[in-house]
Amino acid sequence: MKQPLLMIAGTTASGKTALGIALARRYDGEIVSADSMQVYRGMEIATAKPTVGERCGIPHHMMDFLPPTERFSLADYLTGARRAITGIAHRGRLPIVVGGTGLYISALADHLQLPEIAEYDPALRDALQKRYDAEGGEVLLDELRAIDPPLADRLHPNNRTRILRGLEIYRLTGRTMTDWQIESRSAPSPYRLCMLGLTCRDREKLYRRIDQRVDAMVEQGLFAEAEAYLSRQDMTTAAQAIGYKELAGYFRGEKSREEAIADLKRETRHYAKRQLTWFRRDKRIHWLFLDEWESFTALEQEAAAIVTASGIL
RNA sequence: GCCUCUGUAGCUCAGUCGGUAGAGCAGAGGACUGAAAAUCCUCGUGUCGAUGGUUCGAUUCCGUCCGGAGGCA
Repeated sequence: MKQPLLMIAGTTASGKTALGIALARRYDGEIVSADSMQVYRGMEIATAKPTVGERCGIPHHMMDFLPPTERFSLADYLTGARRAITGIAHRGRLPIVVGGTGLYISALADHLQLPEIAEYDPALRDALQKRYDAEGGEVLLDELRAIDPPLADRLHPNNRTRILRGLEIYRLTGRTMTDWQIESRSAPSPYRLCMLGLTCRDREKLYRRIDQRVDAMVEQGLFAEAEAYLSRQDMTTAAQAIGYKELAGYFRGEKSREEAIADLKRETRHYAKRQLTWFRRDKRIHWLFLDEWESFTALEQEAAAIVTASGIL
């Protein structure tokens, strides 16, 4: 018997969080965040984490549990999110996955199986990075081509991250990325899925919402939060968060406050665009355009209608 | 008022010793399996300020006008 699973994907600043909470109240659900940065404790403003008040008593999982000094990866996410989903189902409630990290959403929806032995090895990665920088992408890509031609054919020599991961996974496991990718899709999905997607039909409107949200973050004290995090040298995955690195130049005296805010807005818009590219190719997603509804209530009712029609409940 | 510089893609600017032009940014599209808020790829026609002149041909040279910046008075 498959488990019902509702997923809400979409671009940043599109109201995923609010819709998730509304649907959780309607269907007696709990939220499972799918966001690579909301997992970190203390990063509140930049990640637009809902406050305790905004959560309306709905339990939120995969959020706010990890110190920013810890690395976090897709594998960690899948382990934690699946455990949370199972727990929610045992309680007889509806798990609602809400988030903008496309890779996490897809991996859950497709029920990917990852090899347990392919853990991150700092020494190996460091060595590969040094070689890439010294010998160049073409050399390393040729090396990858010798062991995993289908992967190499899809990669550009400039794509250091992916080339190195391809080499790394072979060294760690003795099998190629292509092999693992085939195997990752071997398990049948345990879910009855309904996927919703949230964005604006009009790109300009989405960008305006992003600008407004960044302004609101600044009012809430984003600069102070950023300054506290930028001063520490011990962050790994968390250091990638949009909202801190864009302001670094301001604290170093290299740009004005206004320039830093403008940079942050621009980076957030770029991020939204990448999210759209990711989610648009998933044809399972039922899109909701928030600029086509006169009120949040109307949008939420339409979302509920889609959930009902999907028959997962 | 005079002198100098300047006006080229949404923005910042290259450039054409005369044969209708190209970078960065912005923007658009795409890829994506253990860093994914990361990483990477593709896409550049615009009255070359306006108008006369020279020329086979002017965005390029010359004149005038209009806009902008600076200097001298």
